[in-house]
Amino acid sequence: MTDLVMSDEQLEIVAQRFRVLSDPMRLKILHNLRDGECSVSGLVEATGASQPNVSKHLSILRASGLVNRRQDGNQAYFSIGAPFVFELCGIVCDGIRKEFEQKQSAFR
Amino acid sequence: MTDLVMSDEQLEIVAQRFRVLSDPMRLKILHNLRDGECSVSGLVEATGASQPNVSKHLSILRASGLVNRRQDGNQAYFSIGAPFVFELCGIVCDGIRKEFEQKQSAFR
DNA sequence: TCAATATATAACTATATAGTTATATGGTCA
DNA sequence: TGACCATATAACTATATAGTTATATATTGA
Repeated sequence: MTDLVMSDEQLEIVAQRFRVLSDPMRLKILHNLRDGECSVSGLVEATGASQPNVSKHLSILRASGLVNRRQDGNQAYFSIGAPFVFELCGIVCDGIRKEFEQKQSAFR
Repeated sequence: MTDLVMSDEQLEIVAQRFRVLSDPMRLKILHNLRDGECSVSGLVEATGASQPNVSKHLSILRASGLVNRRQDGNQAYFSIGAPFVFELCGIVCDGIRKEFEQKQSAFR
């Protein structure tokens, strides 16, 4: 998007990245990893989702480099792989807040 | 995501915003609006998509405040409503580039 | 080696949604 | 008003994907 023109292939890749972030459970997992790495079972408990569901989301997050995996004995520990996700979320949240404020001020 | 804790409802809203950006045709439309406002028919020509398809994407973009609509006579002109989308795309593109570089350097 | 635990994967179902075709709406100009 | 244009919407189809259940893989410790 910094470029003057983007190919369909580039657009597809960027859209794909946004798609990874377009699921509330994946955002929840990322949010939980904010404090530091966490095991799969830890994330299962923190999110309330099923273990296979968490594992699936983690593999999707990992495939796009958003989380890293570290194995220690029996357990797999995941951590944030691309801190810019929080920057993205922050920008989106600001946008949402501004929008709400605008709609709110329409009633004043 | 700036907050310490996010409710499921907040996560849902943020995910929804990312979802709007997770389609290549919508990104293409936004990219085309970067130079300034454009009519629906102009976007149809620029993107190569069908008119109903473009209209549908525009209504989705508009519903989340990413584009504005202005009617002039027969035509509807759309423009960027939230410039931060380009910031988002820039961050994502940077992330993609870095990832490619890392993978590339693994072969050196 | 065997049982127990943690994680990953496969197969399936249900739902969301992108794109199509057909049609409706609304503005312009004769 | 009526023909014409631009845009929006409805109904439908095809595909992608989130979540489930069942099972496989892999590591630990007896």
